[in-house]
Amino acid sequence: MEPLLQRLTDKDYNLLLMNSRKMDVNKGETIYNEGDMVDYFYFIHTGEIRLFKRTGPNKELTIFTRGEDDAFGEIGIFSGLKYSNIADAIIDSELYCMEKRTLENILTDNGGLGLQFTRWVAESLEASKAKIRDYISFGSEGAVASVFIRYSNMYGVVKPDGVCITEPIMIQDISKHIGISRETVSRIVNKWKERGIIDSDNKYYMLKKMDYFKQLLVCEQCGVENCVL
Amino acid sequence: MEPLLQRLTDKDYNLLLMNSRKMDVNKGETIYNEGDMVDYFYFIHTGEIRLFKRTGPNKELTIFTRGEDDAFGEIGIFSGLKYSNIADAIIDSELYCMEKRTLENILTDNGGLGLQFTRWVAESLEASKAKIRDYISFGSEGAVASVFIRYSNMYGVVKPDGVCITEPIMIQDISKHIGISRETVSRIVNKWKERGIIDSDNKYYMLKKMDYFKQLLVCEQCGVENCVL
DNA sequence: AAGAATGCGTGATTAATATCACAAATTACG
DNA sequence: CGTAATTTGTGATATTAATCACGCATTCTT
Repeated sequence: MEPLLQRLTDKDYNLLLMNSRKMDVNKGETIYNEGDMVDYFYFIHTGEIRLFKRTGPNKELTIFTRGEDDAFGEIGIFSGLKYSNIADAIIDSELYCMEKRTLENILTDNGGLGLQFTRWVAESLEASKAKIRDYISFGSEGAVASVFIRYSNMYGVVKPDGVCITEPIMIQDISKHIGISRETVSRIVNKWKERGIIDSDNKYYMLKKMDYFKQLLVCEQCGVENCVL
Repeated sequence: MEPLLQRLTDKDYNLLLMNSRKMDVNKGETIYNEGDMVDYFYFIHTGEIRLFKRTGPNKELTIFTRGEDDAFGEIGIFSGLKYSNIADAIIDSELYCMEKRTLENILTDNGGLGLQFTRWVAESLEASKAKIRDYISFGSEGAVASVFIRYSNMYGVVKPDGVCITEPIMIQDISKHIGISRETVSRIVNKWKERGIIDSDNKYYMLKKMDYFKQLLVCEQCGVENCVL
């Protein structure tokens, strides 16, 4: 999925940034909380933001992470009065924030730009619906496989012996995406390593048998084009 | 969640319908299949459409159902080249379909209308993300509870002794939303009946202890405003 | 470079769900 | 209406996954 800002013409890009306020956040800082009133939409100039929900003490569910040239806050700005996720900076980030009213005015005056926003949100919706399918329908092995496939679609580089994921992945991260215990994820991943389905240099994984994953998740029947986290 | 067409001014409403083609479909008919090329966006004048995915032989996952004055096809029109769900008419329905190109032109020329589309999609996205939370984080009892809460938000009428759901619900339908076996859903629902948490006159359910559900799903901490199926 | 903090692996045990196999209940329809 | 088709309930059993309890490995910090 293409980051929002990369979809825009220079003119639209500048229009948005000119009407926003620069804002620096440090690693670990919270930009907004679940239940907060919606004031702003955020563009990410540099950095990485994690959107998640708390589902219990010490239990979180990752909704998505967004990076450079992307944006967040659409679940909120466009869908109600309160944010329904928590937004935390994973690394030091430089954001531009735009007031809700301002964004609405800009989009009302500029249908072409608005259409890009709609597409961007609709692609997230497609990905979200496909995640439900994967996480729910094929047991925990399927859920973990789904996360790997999605990582590979986002950060994968095809090499002679498989697809290499260029971002580090922690077992815990995976479990926060799919709501499965860390231990179970660990066991599944290690079983795959033994069987030569994946390989890893510490946190960097290589998927050696994509077919195994695709069969597990019945991918041939699936028409999803935005298969990302 | 308000149906798309009810959000529009008369002018916009007419603009859309004037540029669409009327189309009747019978109960059980398929409007499009997963993997089909995207040609049209559909408005529902009357009827009810179910969007779903096949996840195996005799195994389906319901994505959502949409009814009168609503629309479908946004996952497709706005998100790629192919539909990634199957659309079936649950009852005889009268639709209006609009070519992809036409819709894009209308939205480009009419930012205010486009903003309504973005909101409509973003609300679905919020609901979808919240579903993942509910279905994944609180076991199968939580998943079933989530479906009941969502039904009650869509079709619930508050009565002195609880919330009455005005649409018939089959155990099987529930299991197709959450990917849990029919038998398990049946056992959970019957346990609740014994304990007086819900009551049913056949397929018509009354939720007598909403608090039980809300506690199960940690609803107080949840800022979701579009908690629907 | 040492100690603290965080993340991971793994066995044993318990708990939750799926599956299978029917019987009973309900609904559809000719 | 009465029969067929669909939907549901339920016990028994098999699987799957969570939990608990640690020790080991890795990474941060100073």
